[in-house]
Amino acid sequence: MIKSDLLKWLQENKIEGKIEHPSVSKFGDYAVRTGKPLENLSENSIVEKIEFMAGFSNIWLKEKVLVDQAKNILSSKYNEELKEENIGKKMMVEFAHPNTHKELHIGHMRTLITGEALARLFETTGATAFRANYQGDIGPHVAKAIWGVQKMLKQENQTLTDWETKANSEKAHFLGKAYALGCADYDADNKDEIDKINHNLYAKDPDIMDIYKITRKWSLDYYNDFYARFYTTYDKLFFESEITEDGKKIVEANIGKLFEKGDEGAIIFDGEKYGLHKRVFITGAGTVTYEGKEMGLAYVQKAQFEYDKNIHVVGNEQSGYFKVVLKAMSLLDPWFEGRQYHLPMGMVTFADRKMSSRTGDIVTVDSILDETTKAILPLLKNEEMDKKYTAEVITIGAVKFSVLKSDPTQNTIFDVKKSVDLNGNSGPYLQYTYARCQSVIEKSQKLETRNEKLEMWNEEELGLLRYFYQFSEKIVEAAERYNPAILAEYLLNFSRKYNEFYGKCRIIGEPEEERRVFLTQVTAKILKDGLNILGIKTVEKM
RNA sequence: GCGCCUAUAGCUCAAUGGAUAGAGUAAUAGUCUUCGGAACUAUUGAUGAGGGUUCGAUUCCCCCUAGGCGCACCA
Repeated sequence: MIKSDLLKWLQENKIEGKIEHPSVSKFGDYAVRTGKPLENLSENSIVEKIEFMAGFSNIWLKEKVLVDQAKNILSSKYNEELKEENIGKKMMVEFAHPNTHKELHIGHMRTLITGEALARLFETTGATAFRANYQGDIGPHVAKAIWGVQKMLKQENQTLTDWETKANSEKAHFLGKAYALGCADYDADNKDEIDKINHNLYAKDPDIMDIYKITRKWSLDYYNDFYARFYTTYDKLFFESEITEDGKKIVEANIGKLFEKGDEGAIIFDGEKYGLHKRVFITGAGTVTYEGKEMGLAYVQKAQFEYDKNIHVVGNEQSGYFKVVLKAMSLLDPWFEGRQYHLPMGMVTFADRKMSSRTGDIVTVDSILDETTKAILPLLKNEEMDKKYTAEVITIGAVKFSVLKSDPTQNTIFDVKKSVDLNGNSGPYLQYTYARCQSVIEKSQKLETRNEKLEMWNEEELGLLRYFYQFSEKIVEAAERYNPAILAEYLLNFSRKYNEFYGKCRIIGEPEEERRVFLTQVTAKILKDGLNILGIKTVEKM
């Protein structure tokens, strides 16, 4: 990358200080706060000139360098350079983790979209990414849902078989309603009966296993549709029910060492010794809590993939939980020390309502996607047969981008009406710019090539050239900071730059046609690759 | 009560201690027989309050206010 070359050169000349992009382009491509003018610099093949002003040494790159960088992008050579950043690293990304027997809501969608983008960022920079999903398929929430299902079937005089042929989303919605009913009944008067279902689930009571297995599969089928729509394929689905015993054994084996007996026979980890708080790992009744299960999960995951880093993409309300559990994990086995990272995802709240899966009052992912598609369809110019595919690509692009354009750790307010912008700071704006580039490229190919030299650029053309080489830098930065928004933001600014250029400079039929088509090709390449890293597809026409 | 997080334009979001705090959206005014108007141009508009550190603070520290989230047998 250009930045590393520059950095190396500055070091050779013993110049200290951070290198940055100036806030305004008239101050050059890079700037270093040197305090005084630079003197006696060695020869350099990439720097055109250096000017000192207001404490900054402003650095301009040679045009040839800018053009070479653009060519690197077009030929995908930049990709090889990027791979050297994290070469050989193994990154586990654990994300989405919806519990079975519940409907998906916007929070799941946010972590799914973010986790997938992170995995792609790691892969682009040379790491191996392992996509993991940890799903709660056992416990009180399942018992409540099963209670609800039984009650609703009885009321409607139906059996599970009657539901078998229905669509996955309908079954999921049915489970969502059943769960809400179970919650209401639990709070009302049926606590003991629902607790008994929970107990029987752990005991694998044959009477309940049928309905459990069938409804569990409904959930998983529904989730698979959802993952596929968002272009995510997991390397491994981990299930709570499968690691419960492991967790229990590990915790019990370490009583007196790491864990201790607390009140009422519970096995706890005393985080207070480390400035944290106490948490229960096995309850007084002998059931393993989420904390205890996490110990089992840790080893199962390690056995699957010996990661350098495991990024837990999980809501920020779990920050306290993770601090304690990750501490316990590193004390249990030093191997885990420094390898576990909780990325605290911001909460999604609503402008106009409270959302709760307990009451069944949720905005489902399906409804958001449907609404978006409805807004997009009338705008499409495609042939009828391509419309469905195009509408889907743009729907997913719009929803994904609206999530990815802001810092994942920040809370956001979600307004269903305004959520999906189709212009301005939006996925469709980027997809539109790409389609526009394709249209220009297609038109120009009908003309003869003029072999025009790539020099003597005008202001608008240079403005674009100065954006191209930053693409790689932004990818690296986004991967390092676990923040896809850095890349998303760049793509937006860059797209605006291209559209500005497009508005001011005609391309087809002008003397500068060849080089302007070249700029258009590079732009298209950056948009396609950049969006792909974010997990968003492009279409040639829309 | 203790702890963590947040507060930037009417709204949704940016800004590794540095140059004139940037975008989108909304509003207003334009571009318009178009190389794709899902676009472009222009105008209006902001750092919650008060201290401190610093040559320099949206950024770091203290305090206050407002909001969100956690804090032992749920996941």
